[in-house]
Amino acid sequence: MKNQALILLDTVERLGNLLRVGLRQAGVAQGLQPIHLQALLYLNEANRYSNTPQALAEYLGLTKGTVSQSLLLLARRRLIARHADEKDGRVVRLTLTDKGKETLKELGLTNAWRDALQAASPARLSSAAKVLKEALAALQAKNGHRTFGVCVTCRHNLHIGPRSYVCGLTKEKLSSREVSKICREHSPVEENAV
Amino acid sequence: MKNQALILLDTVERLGNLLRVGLRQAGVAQGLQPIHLQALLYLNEANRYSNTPQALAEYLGLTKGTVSQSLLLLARRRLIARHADEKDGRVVRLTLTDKGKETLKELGLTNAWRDALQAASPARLSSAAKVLKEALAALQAKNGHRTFGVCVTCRHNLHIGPRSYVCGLTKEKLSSREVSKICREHSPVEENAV
DNA sequence: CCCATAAAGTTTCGACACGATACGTTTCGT
DNA sequence: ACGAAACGTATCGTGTCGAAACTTTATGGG
Repeated sequence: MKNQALILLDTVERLGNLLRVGLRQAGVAQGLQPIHLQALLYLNEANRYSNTPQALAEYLGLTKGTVSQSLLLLARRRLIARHADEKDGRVVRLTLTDKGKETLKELGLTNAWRDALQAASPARLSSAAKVLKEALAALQAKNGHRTFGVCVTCRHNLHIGPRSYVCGLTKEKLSSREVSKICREHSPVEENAV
Repeated sequence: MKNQALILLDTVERLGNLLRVGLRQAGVAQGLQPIHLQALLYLNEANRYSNTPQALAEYLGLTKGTVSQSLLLLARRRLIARHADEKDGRVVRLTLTDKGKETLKELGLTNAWRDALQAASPARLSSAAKVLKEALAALQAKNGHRTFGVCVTCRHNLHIGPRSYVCGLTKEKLSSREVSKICREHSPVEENAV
């Protein structure tokens, strides 16, 4: 009997491949590579601390030079906009243009997946997601990668009142919309129970 | 509250990315790209109906021309061997050389994953794998992709005696070792229960 | 204040993936 | 025997990717 962990690994790898192929096919109409779509998806979810080339490079696991090239292409196509940061002249802020947001919406990347899991109960999905999140966190910790979670699950996030949040790291107020976005400085809260 | 299916999708995508980055880092020492390692892994598990460039292309979701280039590189490095098929002069049979098998073994690609899931119970792993397999099958069916399963789970496989198998498609006998390998012609048995 | 150091981004280079297309060979159906 | 189909290869253009050199801006001592 084969190890259960290896069976799961195999399935995740094949799903990852299939999703990647799906991204490729989805992007071919616009002349976009999988990495371009992943960048757009990230920037669509990144909060104001995390919308920089460097953060994107860390998220994707690529070097900053490589990412710089892809961003060049996206800017040429007017899918993203680059602005210099006001406080720090070294950093560049990346935002999706309206065209970029529209492109993402048109692609409808999640439809196939939603259909594929239509039959499964929420409880089973939630259970599966939990197992995979553990694996993800363990792999990220082992490789020294950032976790890139949302503020809601971050130990820096302080809930100081009804719909009022403050990031303990930057001491800045966060809107209730912003705390559900992805942050580069995310550090998961400790889980005591297993 | 966000849809459970979308949370799972996000986790699978990020895991897929991480595994891909891991493949890249593992292969950099030998000057191999992720796709090369995936090809080696596939050929290591493919049965005698499925060790061809065309089957590999379908498995990876790439065109045959692209795969042909990667195989050229692998053959140059003496990691695979190519033989003309005896019966059909059009097809090329691909096998791992000893050097190819050794390379795979040295990389130890599954160790990190095994460690990451060390804490999870087999029952939870099995449950998660089941959900993902359903998603995989649904996506493959929708896109007209082959399933590339092992003969044991194939409706063509006939168990005609103790450790004695026959493939109903080719009418050939299969060894008990062979029925646990990946086949291009795999077609899953019908599941009545949902 | 000055200078070393670090950090964020860009640029350039070489190797290679990838799709599209054209092409050659072999097999199969009629 | 002949055309269609299948398998594989070769070529071309675009773009990814890491490595390394470089620019600009910030930071931290003396």
